[in-house]
Amino acid sequence: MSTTRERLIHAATQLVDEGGPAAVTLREVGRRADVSHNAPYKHFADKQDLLASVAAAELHELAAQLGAAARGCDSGRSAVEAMAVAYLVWAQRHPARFKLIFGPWNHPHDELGRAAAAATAAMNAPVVAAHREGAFAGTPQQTAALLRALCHGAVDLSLSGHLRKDPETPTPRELVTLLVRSLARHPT
Amino acid sequence: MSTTRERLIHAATQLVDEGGPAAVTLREVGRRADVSHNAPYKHFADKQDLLASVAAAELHELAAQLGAAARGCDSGRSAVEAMAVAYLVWAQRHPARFKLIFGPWNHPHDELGRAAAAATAAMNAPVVAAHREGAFAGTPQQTAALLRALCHGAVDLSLSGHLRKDPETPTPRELVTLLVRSLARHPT
DNA sequence: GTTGACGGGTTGACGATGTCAACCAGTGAT
DNA sequence: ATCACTGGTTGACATCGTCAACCCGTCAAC
Repeated sequence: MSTTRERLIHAATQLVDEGGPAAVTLREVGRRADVSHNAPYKHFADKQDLLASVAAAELHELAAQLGAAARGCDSGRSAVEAMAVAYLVWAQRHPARFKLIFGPWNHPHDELGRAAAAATAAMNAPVVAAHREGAFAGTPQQTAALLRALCHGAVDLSLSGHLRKDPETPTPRELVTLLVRSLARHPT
Repeated sequence: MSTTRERLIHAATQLVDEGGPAAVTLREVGRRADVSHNAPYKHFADKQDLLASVAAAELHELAAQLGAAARGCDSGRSAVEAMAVAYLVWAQRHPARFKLIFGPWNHPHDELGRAAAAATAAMNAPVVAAHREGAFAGTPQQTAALLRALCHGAVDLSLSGHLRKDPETPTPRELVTLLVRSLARHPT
């Protein structure tokens, strides 16, 4: 058993996967949730609000995945790398959701804001732990921001096709390894 | 004097700036270019095609800016940093165009593809020059990809509001400096 | 010099979409 | 018994992307 609201979000997520945010139509969402074309308005202010809720839910899911990946490792430094790789894997598995989450949000949405903060926190935790072990130089904030920006940029460029495909150009995965190695206090 | 096609692209660019790709309506584009609501179809296959042409034009503009910034410096390493900063400045000045360029392009568009290749080439040139001076370790492709992914990710996260705003978190600008310093063969 | 293809413009129509307004059934508190 | 509220419905409306048909100036071919 599931609430109508959950079914609406699920249907919208499906549609995002099928063709990006533009392919999400409130009427089709209603159809797939077995309600009328106006039922979504009983749960969301408008289409943007529905999409923002989808993005927030996915962001929480992402945060959970990142936490699980980091928990599977012992050493602080390998946990950081595992978490970064989990980010890449998730983004490449759900490209449309990724683009949605980091798409243009003109009006701030506080549910989405909270979810974004949670995801950021999940990404920062292993970095802070690794710093406590003395694995990296500089401040934890610097390492965390560098890693986050690199992961995000690599996968976004890759998804948009702006990363060259010749074998000389590193893959996102390789970029993460290069960065971690370059930031480590004791390079190997 | 300007061709109708140019006026259409200009009007569309304006609309992108005003409210993202979703705010671009073919009818309003026609209105602003003083033509009928169907005139755009004489110059572009459909709305996607028009938006892709806008993105391609902006990508060429970006490439020009990057080239100019790099040419203003003598040392290879400072040229690399100047170019990266020019990327950040441009993206923050035109956030909507930035999001458009790296948005979801479902169907490949060859004019856009060529423009993307040109922009990538413009970003790579100073890096290759700096490597020739021995400024960085590793291969030029690695340095270029790292820098490009970091710049892109930093500014994209910043625009989407996913970069925390407390003073401990580095700005995109600071991230570039950190990365360049970390990759340099002779850290200062 | 007529013809005819063609590039670039127009108007009008069509279906789909986001959103609003009005209405309706059940539920729980007063 | 009444009333407000929640969550659902149907119907309407303006707007959008797109298609089809038409129109006119230009220019090459005959």
